[in-house]
Amino acid sequence: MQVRDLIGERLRENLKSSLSELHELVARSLGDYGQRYTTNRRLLVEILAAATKPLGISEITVSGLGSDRNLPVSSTYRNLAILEECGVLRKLAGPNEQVRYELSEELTGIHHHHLVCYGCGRVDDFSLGYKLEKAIGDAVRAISHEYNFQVTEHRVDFVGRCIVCVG
Amino acid sequence: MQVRDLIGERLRENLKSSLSELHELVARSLGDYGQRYTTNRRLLVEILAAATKPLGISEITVSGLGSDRNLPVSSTYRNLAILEECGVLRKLAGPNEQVRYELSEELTGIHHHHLVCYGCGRVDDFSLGYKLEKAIGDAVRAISHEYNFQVTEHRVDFVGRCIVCVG
DNA sequence: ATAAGAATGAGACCTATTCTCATTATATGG
DNA sequence: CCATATAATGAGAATAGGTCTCATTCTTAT
Repeated sequence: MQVRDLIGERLRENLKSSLSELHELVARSLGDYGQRYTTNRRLLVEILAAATKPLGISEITVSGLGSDRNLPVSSTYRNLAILEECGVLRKLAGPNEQVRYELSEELTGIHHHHLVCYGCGRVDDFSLGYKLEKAIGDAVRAISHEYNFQVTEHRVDFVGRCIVCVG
Repeated sequence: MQVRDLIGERLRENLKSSLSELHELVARSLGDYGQRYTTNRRLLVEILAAATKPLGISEITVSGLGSDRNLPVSSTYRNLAILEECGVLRKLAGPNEQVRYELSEELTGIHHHHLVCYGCGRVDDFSLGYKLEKAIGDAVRAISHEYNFQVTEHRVDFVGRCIVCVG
């Protein structure tokens, strides 16, 4: 695969040395909302932490348990929603209306954006340079003021076709 | 409503004086794909041209015909998809996974971005300054090259809460 | 006008997500 | 530790947004 995911790899390495730290952060986030950090939820967090890109529901449930059993659908939906509410995960919509989840930036500390392929629906991470991020931050403040809108997050997605789909 | 939509208004005024021009452009786009520009499709285009923001399916079908009758669901979906394929419309996903459509920028000539409210799901248009757009354009080119990805479109959405939902 | 092909729209169908509820796990106080 | 209360689980039913089918209607070209 030519489209590499450097950020994802960095994150993965980071996490390898600090999975327990991640779990601790998540546990605290959940605790703030009176939620428990159960086996299932830990599993979801680990799956998403190991991924180098936002994952769709089916990718999550299938990869979840051993080779035969899948994660139960209803619990997965429920837990993903709860984890999102507690600020642990972020939900995003790819093309094809496929819903995807990733660890929140608040948790990973790695601000990034998405490359969305309209051909295959693949979504990858990338990051912008410091200057551009700063300029966007300024714009956020201006717009926030001008439109009387409290901006909590900005999304910059580049949409197009990955090298596989371009042919 | 405090959150005004200046772009939408500008567009609307523009269109008032040139609806026929718009229809001509759409007809040509459809023609290129061997599609007809039927009454139904004209209606969809006019609904979206009159809107000051991307519309969800239900908003489209309900506003479509007289006070009693709604636009038929199946035809609406089909036609929206066709209009999108022909480059007349752009489909985007708000929060709540609600799908929304707007006239393509290629058609309106007005490049803009979106303010997405997580409270009520409302989506409004806004535009960035020239300098920032240029910087983003540069980034697109760099990323395109670095990731071997053909970027055809960039999306900059600011997500948060509108003044109504902030309370 | 007529024939050929598109578009239409009602409703069946499909599928992703949510809901329900009986069961199981977890935490806490005695 | 046990008992109890409460939360989480997961199988399957229910729902809803979206797609498909097909008989009918509209277009377009001859």
